[in-house]
Amino acid sequence: MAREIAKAYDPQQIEGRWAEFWVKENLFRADPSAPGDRFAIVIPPPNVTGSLHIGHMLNHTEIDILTRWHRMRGFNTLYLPGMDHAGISTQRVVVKKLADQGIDYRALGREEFEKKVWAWKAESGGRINKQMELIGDSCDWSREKFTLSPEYSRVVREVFVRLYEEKLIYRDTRLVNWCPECLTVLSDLEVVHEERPGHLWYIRYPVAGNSESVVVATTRPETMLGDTAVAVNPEDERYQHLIGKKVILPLMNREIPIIGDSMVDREFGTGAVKITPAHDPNDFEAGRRNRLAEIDVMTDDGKMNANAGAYTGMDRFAARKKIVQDLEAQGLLEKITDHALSVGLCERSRTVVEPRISTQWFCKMKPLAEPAILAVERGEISIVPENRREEYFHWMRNIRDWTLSRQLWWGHRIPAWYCADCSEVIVAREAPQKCAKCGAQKLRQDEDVLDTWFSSQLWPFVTLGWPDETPDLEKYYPTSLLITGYDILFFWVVRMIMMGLHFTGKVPFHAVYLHSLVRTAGGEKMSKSKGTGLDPVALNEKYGTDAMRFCLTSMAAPGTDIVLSEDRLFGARAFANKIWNAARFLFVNLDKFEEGGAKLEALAAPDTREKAPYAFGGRVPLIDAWLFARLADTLDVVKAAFLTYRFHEAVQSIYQFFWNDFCDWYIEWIKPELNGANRERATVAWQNLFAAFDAALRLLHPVMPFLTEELWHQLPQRAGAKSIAIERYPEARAEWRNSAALQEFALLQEVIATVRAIRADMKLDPKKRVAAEFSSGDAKVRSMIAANLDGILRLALLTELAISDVTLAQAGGAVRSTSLFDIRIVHAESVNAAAECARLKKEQERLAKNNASKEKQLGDETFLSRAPEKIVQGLKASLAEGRTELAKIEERRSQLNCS
RNA sequence: AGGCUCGUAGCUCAGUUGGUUAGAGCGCCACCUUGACACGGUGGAGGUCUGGGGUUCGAGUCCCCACGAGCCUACCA
Repeated sequence: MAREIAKAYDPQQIEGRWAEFWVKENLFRADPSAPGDRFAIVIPPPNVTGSLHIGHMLNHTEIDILTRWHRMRGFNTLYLPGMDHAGISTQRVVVKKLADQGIDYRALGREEFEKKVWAWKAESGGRINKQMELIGDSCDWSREKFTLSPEYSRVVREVFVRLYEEKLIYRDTRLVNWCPECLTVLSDLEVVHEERPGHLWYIRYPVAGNSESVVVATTRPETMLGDTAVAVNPEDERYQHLIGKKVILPLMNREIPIIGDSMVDREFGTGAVKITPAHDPNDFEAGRRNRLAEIDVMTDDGKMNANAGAYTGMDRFAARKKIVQDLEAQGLLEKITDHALSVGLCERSRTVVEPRISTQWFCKMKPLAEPAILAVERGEISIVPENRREEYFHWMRNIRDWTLSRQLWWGHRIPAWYCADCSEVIVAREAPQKCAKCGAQKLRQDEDVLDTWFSSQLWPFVTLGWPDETPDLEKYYPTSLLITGYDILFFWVVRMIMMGLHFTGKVPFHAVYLHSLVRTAGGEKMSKSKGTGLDPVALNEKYGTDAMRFCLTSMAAPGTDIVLSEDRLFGARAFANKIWNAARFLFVNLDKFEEGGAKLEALAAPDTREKAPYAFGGRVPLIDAWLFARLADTLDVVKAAFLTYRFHEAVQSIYQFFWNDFCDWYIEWIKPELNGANRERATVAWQNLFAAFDAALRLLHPVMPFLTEELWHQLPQRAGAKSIAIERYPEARAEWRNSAALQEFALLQEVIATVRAIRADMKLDPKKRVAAEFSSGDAKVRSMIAANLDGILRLALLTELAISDVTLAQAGGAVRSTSLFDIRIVHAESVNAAAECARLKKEQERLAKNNASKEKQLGDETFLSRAPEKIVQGLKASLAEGRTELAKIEERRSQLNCS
C-alpha cells in the first residue's frame, strides 16, 4: 500500500480535524473516581470581552503542555475551562458597541442592557471556546464554568453574607477613586499611575482681618473651591502666629481656618497647604482629624457641581484653566513652576481618576492576609519565579482594605437591602420580604454590583462544587498548580489564596507559576486598545498552531518577558516541517520495505515498542544503542525542566534531539540498512526506527499535539488505537542508558566531521568519494572505527579508510589531527600549502595561548591547594590534550615548511 | 520616592548552585537543486559577556558604583 503524504507540512489541512476530534471523543473528561495521582489545574478564566490574545496563547500552551504531559504519565488529570464575566471591562465593550449604534445604554434601562450583555457574552464566549479548541487546549468541556452563572451567583452571595456576618465586609463613607468616564468607584489596584509633566500653582490666600496672606501651592487648582482649611506645620515659626486665624478663600469668598497639622512638610512648596478633604486622600485624613467640613465640588462625570460657585457646570480641566486666569486677574497667583507628578488613571478608560468622598462597601483585608502570608512562608504554596514571592510578601504585609462595590450594571448585585422607613441595612442570601428591624415592606436593594475579582477569587473551589462536598472537590481540591501572568498576582492570585484558606481551610493550589508577558518589539505590554496586540489565530493560520506553541514556549524562560519575533516563528515552523518529513521518509521507505513482503505490523505492535532497542546478531547496533541513550538523556532533561516550569529548556532539548540526533545522524546512518539485502538486519532496523519514532512523537506530543496526533495515526501499528494524547509518555528506561555508546558514537561523529572539514577546505568535489587514512595510538579507538567503517565511509563520502597506529602528522597531503587521532585524505592534487599554513598558524596560536594559560594556572600553588581535585585533574588532562595537539600542529607546520 | 528585572555574537535570546575552549535559532560567507525535507544538507566566519571597582585560587555567574532599557509599588500638596 503506497502512502500519500504531502511534501511540506500544511497545518491547516490537519489541525481543525484533530481539534474537533478531541472534543467530540471527550478524551479529556476528568473522572474523580478513576485511579491515579491528581493533577488538577483550573484555567485563569478569560474575560468575555472579545477574543483571546497572544498572552492567552502562551498561558494556555503552558497549562496544556503540563496537563497533557501529566495525563500521558498516568495522572488523574483535570483541566477545567471557563470564563470571567469581567464586570467593568465587558460593560465598557458593550456600552461602546451600543454607542456605535447610536444607543445610550442608560436610556435602555438596566434589564434591557443586561440582556444585551448576555447576548454579547454568548458571542464572545463562543468565540473564545472555539479559539481554545483550535489552539489545542485539552480541557474537560463538561465542566466549563462562568463567574456569573446562576449557580456561581448563589455562592457569591453566600460568601458575601458570611464575610459580612464575620464583620469583614462593611459599608463606609470615605475617600475613594472615582472614574468620571466609567462612572464608578475603583479599587486602588485599578488605578494605574503615570508620570506626567504638570505645574505647581502658588496661590495667595488673604488672612481675614489683617493685611497678611498665606501662599499655598497646588497641582490641582480647581479643587480649591472645596477647600475647608489651610494647614501649616505647628513647629513652623513662619506661620505659628497664624494658627487659629482665618483666611478668605479666593474666588469663593469663604472664610476657612488656618490649622496646625504635623503632616505638613515645611520644606515642600511654601510650607502651607490648602486642605480639600473631599478631593485628596491626605486632606481627607487631615479633615477627619480636625473635624473639617467635606465639600464635594464635582459631579459624577467630572464637571464642577453646584458647590463650585461661578464655575458650576464647567468641565474640571476647563475650570482649572479659568480659575488660574481669574486668580491671575485678581493678583492672587504668586507664581507657577513646572512640576512632574504621577497622575492616577483608570486602568480601563485611561481617564484621570478623581478622588471623591463616597459611601461604598469594603472588605477588611488584614485578618484575611495573615494566614495567606503564613501559607506561603511555610511553603504550602510555592511561588515561581522566586522574586515574585518577595513581591507577594511585600504586598500582603502592606495590604489595605478593598473597595468592593461598583456602580455598574454587569456583575453580581450586592445582596444588601435598605429599609425606606428606618434605614436599616439588611444583608441576606435571598431577597428579604420585610425589614428585620421595623417590619416595613418598603425595601430597596443596593443598586451596585461587586468588583469582578470578588467572584474570580472564589474560582478554584466554586468551580469544583463548593460549598457542597462534591467528588470533584474531594479529588481535585486543592488544585495542583496555577499558571497565570504576573500582572494579576495582586488582583487575583493573592485573593484566591486568602479566600481559599478562609472558606475551605486549605490552600487553593500548591504552586503558582507566574509566566512572562508577551511584549511588542518596543518592549511594551501588548494591548488591544493600543492596537499592538497580536491575534493568535491569524498567526496560527500562517505558521501553524504547533509552531506557535513551540515558539512561545521556547522563549518562555521564567522571569523574563517575551518579545515575539518572526524569525523564531519561521524556525518553529521549519521544525514542524522537519518532523513531518522525517515521518515522510519513514513512510516512503516503508512502502519499499513492505513490497519485500515483510509483516511489519506484527513486528512493531504497540507492546513490542517497549522492548526496543532490538538486537541484531546478539547485539544492539551502536547507532540504536546511541539513539536510545540520547532519548533517555532527553527525557531526563525534559522531566526536570517541566517540573520547574523551565519550558524553554524542555522544548530546546526536544528540538535538539529530534533534529540533530534523530534526523541528522540516526536517519542518515540507518538509511542503507532499511532496504538492504539483509532482511533480518532490515527488520531490526525497522523495529528500532519505529520504536524510536513512536517514542519521539510521544515525547513531543504535549508541545505539538496536532502534528504528533496526525503522524501517530499514520504509523502502521496504530490502526486500532484512538489517540496519542492518551498513550503513555515514554519513560527513560534503565537499559536505554548507555554512556559507552554515547562516547563511542561521539567519536564517530568527530571523525566524520573532521573528514568533511578537510574536504570542504580542499574544495573537493562534494560528490566525489576519496580515500583516506586514519591513525590513532589508541587500540580501542582503532577498533571502534573499524567496527563502524561502513557508516563512516558513507557519511564522510570516502572510498576507504585505512587504519594504522603511525602518526600521520608528518605525512604529505591533507592531514587534520586531534589529540586522539589523525586523518589524512589521499588525494592526487597537492595541498594548498599557503592556505593550510595559515589555518595551522591560527590553530597553533589558539592552542599555545590556551596551553599557556592552563600551565600558568597549574603552576599556581594557591590554585593547587584550594581548588577541588576534580578541577585540577580535569585541567591537567585538558592541558595534556592541548599539548599533544599543539605538537602535531607544529610537526605539520615544519613538514609543510611554513614560515 | 522605594523595589524588581534586564543589558552576552549583526538580530532575538539561553547560560541551575562561581570551575577547564561562553551556547542556540535566525542572519551572514562558501559549497551542495543528493530519491524525507531548500521550511533542506555540509563546512565556516563572528561575542571576552554595557563601563568601572571589589571578593575569590578562579567571575558572564557574587558584592558595590556608574550608564542605559523596562516593569511594579507609593497619599508628599
